Amino acid sequence: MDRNALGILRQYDLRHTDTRENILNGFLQKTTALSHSDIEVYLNDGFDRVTIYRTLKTFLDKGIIHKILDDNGGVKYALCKDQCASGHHHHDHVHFKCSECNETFCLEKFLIPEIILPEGYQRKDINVLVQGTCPKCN
Amino acid sequence: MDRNALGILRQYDLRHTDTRENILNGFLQKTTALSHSDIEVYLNDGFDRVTIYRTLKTFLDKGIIHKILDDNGGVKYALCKDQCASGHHHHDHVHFKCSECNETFCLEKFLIPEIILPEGYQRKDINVLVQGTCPKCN
DNA sequence: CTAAATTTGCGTTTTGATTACAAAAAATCT
DNA sequence: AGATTTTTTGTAATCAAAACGCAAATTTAG
Repeated sequence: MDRNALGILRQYDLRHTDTRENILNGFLQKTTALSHSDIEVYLNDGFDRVTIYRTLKTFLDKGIIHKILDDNGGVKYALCKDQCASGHHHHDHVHFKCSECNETFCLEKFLIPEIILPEGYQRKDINVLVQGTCPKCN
Repeated sequence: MDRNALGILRQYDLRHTDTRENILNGFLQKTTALSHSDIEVYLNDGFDRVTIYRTLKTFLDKGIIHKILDDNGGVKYALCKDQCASGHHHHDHVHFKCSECNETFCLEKFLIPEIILPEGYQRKDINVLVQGTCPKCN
């Protein structure tokens, strides 16, 4: 399975551009979720702010990355690990944000248990954010 | 149990002001979670934007309301139902956002099941947002 | 290499949030 | 009630985040 920027772009039928390659490399290198501004920093102001917005939106639409909620009312992003066949995502895993180092982790192996909803509520998507301290900060 | 604005203010040792009373009444009337701008609309521009920020922060600090994450990177607020002793909250219930009407509901009765974390991760707080369609929009 | 389609950068605008400070309102105390 | 103290509010200014339109640049296909 392709785990390099070019491969991913090809896989999802996206044109190969500098911005996209660089941003993808960012995601591939970091083990944590990235915010818009994390990416800006990572790219070292090499690309326009607006372009980053658009690139993230494109990746999101294609299902290359997924959104992770942040407690302060923000969003971070992380790669969808490749077991989601395209169009059929199941990132029903737990997200963990460390309140010491402020990093957010995708706990890919730790799935969200079944959540019971009242009669009439149709579940489509789900997002779990656990906050606490990560192994490094304990 | 006090379920009126004045009672709540008294209970939490807060001065009785127009803004606070009105905002509390908003929360008491609506069954859904409110964003800052929902409140602005509800108050019909009767109070300053900044005052609303401050009021929400005050309520948050006192434990009168709690934060609910929004999928688009925003925050909504809702009353803490059972008296979480101040400083000792237990709103470990599920939040549901309907993607049709965009309303967010506190499913107070539906608690978050135990979530297993990898070795070394210390859980402190948790936030669950389920998205889908609510009974009215089905 | 050329043409068509997509992507990018920039300027502008809108919106959201925070701060400082003076005015206003609430509670307290004769 | 009236005066004093403390808290709260409104205004203006500041700052950051996000969205939009358009022209220039880049990618892909022929």
